Amino acid sequence: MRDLFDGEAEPPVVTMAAGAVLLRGFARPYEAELLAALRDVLAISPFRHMTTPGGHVMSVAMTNCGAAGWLTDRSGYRYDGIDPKTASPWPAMPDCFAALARAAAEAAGHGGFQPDACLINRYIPGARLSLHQDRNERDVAHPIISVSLGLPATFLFGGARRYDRPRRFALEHCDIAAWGGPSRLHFHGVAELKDGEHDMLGRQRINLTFRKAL
DNA sequence: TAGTCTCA
DNA sequence: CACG
Repeated sequence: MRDLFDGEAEPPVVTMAAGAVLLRGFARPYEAELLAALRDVLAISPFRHMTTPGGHVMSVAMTNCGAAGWLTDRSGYRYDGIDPKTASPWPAMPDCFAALARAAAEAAGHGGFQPDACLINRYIPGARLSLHQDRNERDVAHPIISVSLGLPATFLFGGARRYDRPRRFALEHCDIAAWGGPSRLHFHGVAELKDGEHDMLGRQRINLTFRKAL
């Protein structure tokens, strides 16, 4: 008796922690739709480098779609329905974004997920996201779904306390990380992006992070 | 409350 | 030099 994924092949589902999994290649069937929808979103609310409350400009460029968008500036971290750059609502969440997030959450054991916020992060080589918790959402009972596109990256997934040493996971184009339940508030981040060239996206990595913020 | 920051 |  041999299963499909023995030998050299890697399993499609990797456990990172209790309630946290990596779904390898899960977004592949949505790839073309996702990229087309992303272009439309960026035409309305383009990427910009936000400033942290401490006054540092983030190396990762961000934008959002959906009813709520995550922001940081001198006055703090928060969700807002209005893009401060355009003074208009964030673009609507494309149907294929919501459908993918829902399917991934289901596959990860978090059924009934209905995201109202999608934070879109662009990493160019050298960009990173230091260890942090996602804790600006009203109800932390909802999971976080994170879709990787473009250049590969190293995901750092730690524990409930900042000083819990993070484990490192390779994230590739169309991989999805999903966490909730006991690991919902775990510290996580992305190591400095190494240089490279992706066939479809060039010298960048784009991450879609779905949340139910409201 | 500080905080997804930087540097040693 | 890369990494933690």
